[in-house]
Amino acid sequence: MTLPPDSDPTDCRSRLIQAATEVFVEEGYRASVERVAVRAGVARQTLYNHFPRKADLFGEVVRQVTAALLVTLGDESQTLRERLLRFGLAYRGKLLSAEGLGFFRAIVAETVRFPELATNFYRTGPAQTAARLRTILEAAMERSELRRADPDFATTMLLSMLVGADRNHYLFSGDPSPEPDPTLVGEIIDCYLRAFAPDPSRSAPTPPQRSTS
Amino acid sequence: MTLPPDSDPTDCRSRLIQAATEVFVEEGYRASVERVAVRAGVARQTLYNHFPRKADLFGEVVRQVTAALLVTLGDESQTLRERLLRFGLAYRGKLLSAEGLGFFRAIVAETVRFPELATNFYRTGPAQTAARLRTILEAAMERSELRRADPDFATTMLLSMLVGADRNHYLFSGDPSPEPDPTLVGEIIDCYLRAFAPDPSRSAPTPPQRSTS
DNA sequence: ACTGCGCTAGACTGTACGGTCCAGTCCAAT
DNA sequence: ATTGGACTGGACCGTACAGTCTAGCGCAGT
Repeated sequence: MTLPPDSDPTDCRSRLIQAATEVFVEEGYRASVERVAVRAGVARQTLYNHFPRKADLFGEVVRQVTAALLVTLGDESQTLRERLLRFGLAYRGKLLSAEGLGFFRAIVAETVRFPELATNFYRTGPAQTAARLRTILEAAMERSELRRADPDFATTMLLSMLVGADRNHYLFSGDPSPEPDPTLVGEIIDCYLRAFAPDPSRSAPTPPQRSTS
Repeated sequence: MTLPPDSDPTDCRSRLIQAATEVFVEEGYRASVERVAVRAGVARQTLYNHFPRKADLFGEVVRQVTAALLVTLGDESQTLRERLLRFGLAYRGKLLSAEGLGFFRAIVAETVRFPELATNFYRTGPAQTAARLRTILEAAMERSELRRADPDFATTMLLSMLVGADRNHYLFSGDPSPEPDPTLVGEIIDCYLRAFAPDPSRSAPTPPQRSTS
């Protein structure tokens, strides 16, 4: 995850957050406060000095990791395909990493107990990423590089294609996190670009071919 | 969820499984044994008569719900599009239902504690659904109704497009489960069919355009 | 009527853990 | 040297919960 260097890691508080991140990612929120303190090399009381409640610590971890998981979109001076490719690679890299998956598990598990934390995570995390991607796709539609379509739909499709079922796989199968695979991402992006290629005939898109034809 | 009617619901064991399903879906595995027993209208000891360990009960619930979540593919006498449409509707319906989401949360949360349960779930659940879908897509490729492509890739893409990012949304946002939306599923399927439309030029499929070539 | 089995109700044990308290140490600033 | 704030280490409390035990009840089948 490599938290942003808020300050030197000898700082007690950041050591705690770092340790908590690791522990929560590995074991989820069920991990005991004790383990976090030990991992941080700090007395339990010290932890409580900084975070009165365990939930506060978790909240801070979620805040920071969410920020760290945000994917930046490259600069304008690139092909659409190039931009999407870089984006897709970073996106998959973060979400399918061991840390990304562990964090996902942790926060999914606590959706029931901390509903507002979950919605807040969603707003500042996935929704944020989606919004950024959306503007790119909208612009591309404007330039007729993509077919005109509901931008939200177009965004959802791309994000889904990038991690959807694969996340499931790595979440459950026990297989280790995949190495970044530019070829695969390239195929996904090409697939997406075919689906959203500008409509040549500007008429009904691919009339549903009756099987008996 | 509506478990398969193994026997009359007055049967103690099935009442327990039913109750456990509801409780685990709502609160996850953290829900106390006590709550399950109460919900089933049964003494706690009775529960332990049937399931020596809490984990056994959970395992049985996972087994049954996994089976209930499997999506059947319609008969052969349909257009590819029709089959995919029906499939997609059922698939989304099950996975995005309140029960589907709750179950997903519960099992994701326990991936760390019960790794072999998770892999087993994956094998008999999602992987199974994927395998079924795959045969359909392969056949369609054979008939040149779909472009030739790696069948696993083609399967992953469709499954991803059907629930990928939406699951995320409903998992975290707190919005209630969506009503089945045939229009949306239709759009997804059309999108997919465009992406995998048979290659008209029948040459190298979208040669990976080297920028400087 | 008797026996056995499954269910009940509730007491009980052991453990894990969140959170508190406190006495003492270390260190930096004055 | 003193003082104050942060950290330590460990005792301590309350609670929640899995799992056990037991005494008793109700209802089959004989």
